[in-house]
Amino acid sequence: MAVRGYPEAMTAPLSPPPGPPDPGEARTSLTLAAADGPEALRADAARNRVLLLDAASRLLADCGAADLTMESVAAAAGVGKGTVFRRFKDRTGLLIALLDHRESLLQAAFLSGPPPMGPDAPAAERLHAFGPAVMRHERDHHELILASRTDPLRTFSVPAQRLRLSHVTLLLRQAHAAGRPDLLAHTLLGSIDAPLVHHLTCERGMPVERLEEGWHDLLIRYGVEH
Amino acid sequence: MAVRGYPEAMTAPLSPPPGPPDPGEARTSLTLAAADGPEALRADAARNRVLLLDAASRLLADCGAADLTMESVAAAAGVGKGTVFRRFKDRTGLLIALLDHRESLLQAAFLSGPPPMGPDAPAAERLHAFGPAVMRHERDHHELILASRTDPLRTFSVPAQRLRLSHVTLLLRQAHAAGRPDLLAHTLLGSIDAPLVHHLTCERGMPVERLEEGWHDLLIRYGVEH
DNA sequence: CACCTAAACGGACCGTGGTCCACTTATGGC
DNA sequence: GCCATAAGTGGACCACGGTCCGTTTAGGTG
Repeated sequence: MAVRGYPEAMTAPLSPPPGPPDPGEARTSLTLAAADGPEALRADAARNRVLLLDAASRLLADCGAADLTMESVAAAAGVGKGTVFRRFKDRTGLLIALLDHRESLLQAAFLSGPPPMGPDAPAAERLHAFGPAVMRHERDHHELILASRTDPLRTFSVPAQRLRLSHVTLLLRQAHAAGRPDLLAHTLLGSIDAPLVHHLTCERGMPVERLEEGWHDLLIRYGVEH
Repeated sequence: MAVRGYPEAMTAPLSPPPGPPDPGEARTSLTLAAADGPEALRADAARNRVLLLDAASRLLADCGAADLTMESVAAAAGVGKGTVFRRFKDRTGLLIALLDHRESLLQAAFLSGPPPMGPDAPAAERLHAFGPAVMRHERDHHELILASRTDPLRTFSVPAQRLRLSHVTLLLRQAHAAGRPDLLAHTLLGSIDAPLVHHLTCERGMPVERLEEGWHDLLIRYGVEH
């Protein structure tokens, strides 16, 4: 499983150097980050990681994802190209890291935020609120998301993706939804997958409301009432 | 919309040079191949197209998709590299053309084959039979399919994909399924999308039967009874 | 058959993702 | 503080996807 020395690219949570040991959230999934921990980068490596993510984020805002080359990121961060690859494995890894970083707000919202998404609401309520929230999030970051989807299988090992999956699966189980929770979770998430939502709304003019209706409808048909 | 002079890559059906004008199937979708027709290649171009597809297919069988380079295909077909790009636009276009070619049997089965998939069965029956058939097909060609999924949005403009979508939408309408047929069609197809099926069966050991159950269950919950 | 034009051709050329390896540096043990 | 060693670094290097443009050719017209 471990790909021989690429600490990043599907482990490191947010920003290692500053901040305390990080309160243990994201522990919903059994296989999420249990295997290897924060991976303790050497001081210089951690510093460079932040420099690189910052530079990439800046370049992304300025030039768009298409023009984000590994060399330009390296240059903007003031490091060598090899360093970028060592840290993030490949271009997709860098994009995923960027994305994971941006996902933290959404994660906070459904892991520990207020109702209806947070843990103080009943499971059914949380499920109904989850879909629209994800769609909003995807809408905000669609460029980055689309750009990070070069390898179709890799999607399933993206930390944020796995967290969503185990979260929905858990809620479905709690809400006593019909059918197999894991399968249904995949179907539900598939119905609001970023490329699909982008295609339907942007390229075919479907209003987002209709997609949200679809989400609620699907839940209800599996016995998850509002 | 038309990308300025790339006839192939999402139009030409199978093999232009031999065979009669092609009985008009694939006309289910209003926007499928209506815009430009068979595109009448010049004789030399048509011959080279076949040479290229043959060469690519051979190389694919021999070396696998990962090692299929545009230059090797060109060399194996005895043409220049530029010719490959002119015909298929890019690597993904070549892979899609290859895939579309291989999809013809499946298409024949659900467009004009015998029951339960073909037009002589009731819509509900056809729908239930469709999912498992698609999964079998995807299983047989998963390497090529996965390799062709580099651009997440492009999937929606692949002819075979569009045909499946309009087919399922039509059947759902005929079977008086609940909800919006187009949205449900996307959800259904998403639940048996090749990367997902591959992930669940090959990487997580889920038996295919369970996925088939999921397909039937989903249909039933939208009122499409066996 | 000669000629004309649009289409097709091919390979030199370029940029970028990704690898490799000789060199540098952080860090923990003594 | 010094050393050993594992980790990190950087840029030369390579291969492949994709573009460009001068040349060739199919095939219609007189």
